[in-house]
Amino acid sequence: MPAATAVSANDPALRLDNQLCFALYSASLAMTRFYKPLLESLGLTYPQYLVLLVLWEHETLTVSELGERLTLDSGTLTPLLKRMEAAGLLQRARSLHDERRVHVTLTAAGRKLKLRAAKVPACVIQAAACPVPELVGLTRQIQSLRMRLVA
Amino acid sequence: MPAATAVSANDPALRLDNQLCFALYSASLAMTRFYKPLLESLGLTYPQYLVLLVLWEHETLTVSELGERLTLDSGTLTPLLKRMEAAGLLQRARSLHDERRVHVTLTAAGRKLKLRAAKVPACVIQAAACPVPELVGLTRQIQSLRMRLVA
DNA sequence: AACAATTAAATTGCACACAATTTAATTGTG
DNA sequence: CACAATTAAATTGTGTGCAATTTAATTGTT
Repeated sequence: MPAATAVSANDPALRLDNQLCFALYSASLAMTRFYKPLLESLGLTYPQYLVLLVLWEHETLTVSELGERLTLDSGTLTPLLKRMEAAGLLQRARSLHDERRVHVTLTAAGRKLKLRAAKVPACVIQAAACPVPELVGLTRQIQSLRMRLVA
Repeated sequence: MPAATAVSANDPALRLDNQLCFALYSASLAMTRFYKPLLESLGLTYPQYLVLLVLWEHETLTVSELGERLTLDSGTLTPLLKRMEAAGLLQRARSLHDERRVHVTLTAAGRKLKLRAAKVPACVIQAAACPVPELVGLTRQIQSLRMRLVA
């Protein structure tokens, strides 16, 4: 008989399919893969699309504010934003009041992309093959989990 | 009055907080961040931990089988497995029957890590601050969503 | 006003993810 | 058996994520 601290040969607590973390990880990768062809036609990567979702709501934000919204830091955002600036989707400019800050602002081209992106969410809903209220409920549950994890 | 195809200034369908994709993305990042300090003490990155979860169940698998299980390809796995081999956690060896295949096998050290990793899942459950049956339910829902996305 | 402490981005270096290609081995077909 | 087609890993190149550090600007304290 094994000691109380021993790990059984097939401890259910360590089985991949029982891991909430892996469910999230693999579903997030699957979601990114699902978006890829849709976003490719817009010339966007998935994180770039997320940046635009934020800017379509706010128009102008600092790098920090954007990072807070997306839970990403400047190490990730700076190069990403530079690529988006090079693509003509946004502009980066030092704040006049506080030159430590960099304001990120949508260009007309970046704003315009919203029209084409508007068709994307329906594709996801269709693929999810599930009533919208259920998707909303799942979204809220996952958001709630995330908040408890970072608390 | 805007045309039927116009996107309203604040189209709820494009709001970041309504995106299931972003809920998954940010929750998965949060989960990875939560695991990081726990896995650091085991000398593992998060994807390396996932590889071990699979190998603790199977002991030996080919790179493809591992990739199928984790939904990762050889482009991701090959360098990752090389690092784990260098760390002494596993061995990579060409199959004798089919030299295209590479068998990945747990070493004694890799097997032994399971004992220390056994404490990890309880930390997640505690952080999730939620009855286990609910966590199981959420895990199943997310798994089910992933399967519909890749169908 | 001087200057240490703090803050915001950027930079550097490492580890994924993944598309596209390459290399090498096996299989299927005539 | 020959040889095209297929398969399995590895490789190459790009784009994230993130820790740690650096640079530059601002704030707080005296």
